[in-house]
Amino acid sequence: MAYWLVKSEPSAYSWERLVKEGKAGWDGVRNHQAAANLKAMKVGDRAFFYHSNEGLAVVGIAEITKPAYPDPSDKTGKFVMVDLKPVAPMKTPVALTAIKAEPKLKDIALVKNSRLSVQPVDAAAWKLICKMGGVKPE
DNA sequence: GCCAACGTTGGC
DNA sequence: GCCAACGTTGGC
Repeated sequence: MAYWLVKSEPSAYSWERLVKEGKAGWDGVRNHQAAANLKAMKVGDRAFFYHSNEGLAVVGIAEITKPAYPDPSDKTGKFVMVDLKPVAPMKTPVALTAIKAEPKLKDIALVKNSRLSVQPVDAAAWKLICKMGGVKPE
């Protein structure tokens, strides 16, 4: 299983809304690197849900329920989207400041390439962030 | 609300 | 194909 991190501005699409609706189509990605990550996702992969701009924290864990398919909102037909569902909220949201303060996490994309909206997370970072958030890595 | 970082666009 | 101008993202 692979691990990822997806970002959303809470004003655009929040974790609370994902929980309420039970699933989401992750569309609107218009960056080739992010799109390549979407294409690499498999059903069952896990993704941290990160609130950008407001909140600035990993707030929950989601699971991929449908692999990449063409994003209907993209007129060029080049970009893709996936579907995902909520798995569990973080017991304690893991703030960006806490991630930056952790030396083991200094190389993750969230810190190094903050503008990338869909990022891979390695297993070690996944476990550590789960631990920081008070949830069991699964 | 500002600004730095980055990606994209378009003129040459 | 280069590079300046512009737009967008996201932290602060």
